[in-house]
Amino acid sequence: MISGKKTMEMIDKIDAMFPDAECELIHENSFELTIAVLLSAQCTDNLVNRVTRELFKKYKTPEDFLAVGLEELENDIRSIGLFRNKAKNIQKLCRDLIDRYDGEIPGNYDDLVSLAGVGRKTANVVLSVAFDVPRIAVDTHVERVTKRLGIARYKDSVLEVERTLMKKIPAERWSKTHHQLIFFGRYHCLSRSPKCDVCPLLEDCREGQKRMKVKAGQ
DNA sequence: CTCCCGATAT
DNA sequence: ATATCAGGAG
Repeated sequence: MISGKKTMEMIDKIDAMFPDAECELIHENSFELTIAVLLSAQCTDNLVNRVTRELFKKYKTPEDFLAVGLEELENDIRSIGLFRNKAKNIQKLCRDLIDRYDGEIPGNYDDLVSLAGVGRKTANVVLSVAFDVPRIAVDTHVERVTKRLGIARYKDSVLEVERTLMKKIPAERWSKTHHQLIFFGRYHCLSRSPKCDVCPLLEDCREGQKRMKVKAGQ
């Protein structure tokens, strides 16, 4: 695994590539953000935004989501995939918000993960984006790029990846870096076909070096 | 660990 | 055709 200094050199290059990286899930408040992140599991941000644009016109409060039948909500989010679990979780979550949290999204980790459909990654995104609490949410992109770059080990769990990143990156940069790693993974270090040939980090990247050798030897 | 799942890119 | 997409619950 790579040193903290080397890690920050790579982080700085990614910072230069995506200086304006930010949350791309369209939302107007912490409630909409939480619903959007819940919906984003195994689905692209683009598709989530396409659905929530209509969804948030129809459903503005937890009460609105509980005012319709489960089947109607399922149909309203069907195109996102995993729609049965997500619809069920949204209604449970809204019920809990009303019963236990006065209808408001709580701003601390333990309360967030107690909500249906909200796990560690979703809670970290909500804390970071909606409440300005320093967190690093490790999603599929963050996990992939940090492992490729050698910042984390391939055998590491997402929790271990998160701890490693928090250890190597100063807390005041967690939020920004988190989004920059996602942009890097989403637009440059793609899962199927990473753009190693035009990557500013190629010389630093273990996976990139490996891939270039394979490419040269065929 | 498995299951949930439609849309999209390759 | 199939891998992948801002994961979480059982």
